[in-house]
Amino acid sequence: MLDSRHVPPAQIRSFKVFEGLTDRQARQLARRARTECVDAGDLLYRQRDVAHHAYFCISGQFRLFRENSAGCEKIFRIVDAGNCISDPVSLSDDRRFSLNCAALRASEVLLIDAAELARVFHQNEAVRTGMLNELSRRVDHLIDHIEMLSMDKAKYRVAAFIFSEYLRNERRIKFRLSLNKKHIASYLSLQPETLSRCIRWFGEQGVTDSTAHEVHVLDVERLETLALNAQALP
Amino acid sequence: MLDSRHVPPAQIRSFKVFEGLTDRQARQLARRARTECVDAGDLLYRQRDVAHHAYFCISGQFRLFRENSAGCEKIFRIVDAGNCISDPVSLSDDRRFSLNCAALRASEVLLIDAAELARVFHQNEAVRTGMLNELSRRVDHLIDHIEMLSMDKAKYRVAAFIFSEYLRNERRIKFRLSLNKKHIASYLSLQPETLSRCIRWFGEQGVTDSTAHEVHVLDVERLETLALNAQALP
DNA sequence: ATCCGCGATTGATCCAAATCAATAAGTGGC
DNA sequence: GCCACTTATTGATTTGGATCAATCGCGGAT
Repeated sequence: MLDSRHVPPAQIRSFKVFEGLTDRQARQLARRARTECVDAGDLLYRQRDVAHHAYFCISGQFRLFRENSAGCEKIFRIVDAGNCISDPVSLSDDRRFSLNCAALRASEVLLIDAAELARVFHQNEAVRTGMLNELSRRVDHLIDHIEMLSMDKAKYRVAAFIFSEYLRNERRIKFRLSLNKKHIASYLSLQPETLSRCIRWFGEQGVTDSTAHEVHVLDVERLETLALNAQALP
Repeated sequence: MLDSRHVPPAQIRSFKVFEGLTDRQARQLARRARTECVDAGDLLYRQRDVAHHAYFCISGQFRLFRENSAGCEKIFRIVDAGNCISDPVSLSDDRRFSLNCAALRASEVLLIDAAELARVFHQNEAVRTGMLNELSRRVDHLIDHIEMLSMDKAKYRVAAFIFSEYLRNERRIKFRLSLNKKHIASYLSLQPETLSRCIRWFGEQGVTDSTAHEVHVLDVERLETLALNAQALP
């Protein structure tokens, strides 16, 4: 954590949940907020730490994860610039983080004081609606993740991931993966070897053509069919 | 859906989120609320239905689930008496359910009008705190579920489930399972055969002694070790 | 440039859970 | 009470992914 700066209210407003803040409220939050720069790999907070702040991603990318008893990690969520990082949109002052958070690359974060946030939550209707919606979206996303893990076939999971990346890139058929393969594997709860083999299989099948970090989708329809798990294996 | 009755405000207050309601607010909610009785197996609502109401379980038990493209279901959550059922603690009027909901046995539900609930959410600090906490708990639970699914070994999952049932029963070493095995298997994303074999294995190992629906925990410590996945297989 | 170390790929093998199949034990309806 | 149907158990077999092992390739450090 180097380089902690003072925060202009406008920066706080740049996050969707805070759009509806009054000038006064934005200034109030800003007074006890700060930004921090972190290097790739830095740990932002740990599971079970008391959540004194809510964290927002100004730039860069983070992974939220847990480690199992064997010491290997499972990624639950990836957060990109412009989004809220911290899991408990914390109100009560003893809430703790459910996940570990680490930077995937050099990043900048905004820290909002938890008690201030709670105050604003009660003061501002737009903010509390926004926070509840954010949490609801979080729930939906987790449900989708569980559904993904419950469909056994690795190829389906990988197809679903590549398809979602394809959508994130406005349906351009050529794009870079937002993560390295090791982390994709963790997110999909697969071993890197299995991921590698699936991607090769897509190549052999003419579904995609992948180089190191570039993916070229050759057969969008087939990819989507596989992603939707419509019994479409060979 | 038979037998729709009028709701006394006290019944609404019996749910934790609504404890803090003023008399006036409770009456206001009650005016547009109703209760309904459903039979075992009845579908309460479907995934993607618009959520006009929030549902609360007065008595009985529900399962929240999705069906995959092959038509077989995955249970995400079980709801017992006294708890909120519906997934989106819905504020915006076009929110939809993320999961299907069906009664596991004859049950009674309380329906709260979504628009009224949104109004109360903004009016009453205790209610909105309660709703946010409920949602946070929901998120934590889903994260735990994902962690459970990510630990590969079936025996660990089953041990974790039995151990959690043991805790639910105030650490009594003899208790009835709250679900039949088919549903437990679905909840754990396992095949019933696999669940059956795991339970038999626990028996052979002297960890538990199980009859049809009764479980008798013989070695609490070993069960807990397995549940925590501490590399404790044979 | 060279070395080091990690990420990625590929191959060979193993193993746990899914699947297929059959039977047994409940459960509810008439 | 008996039949039909669902749930549960057990066995045999298959299979997909994990694991083990080796190599390659690339980026960063020196």
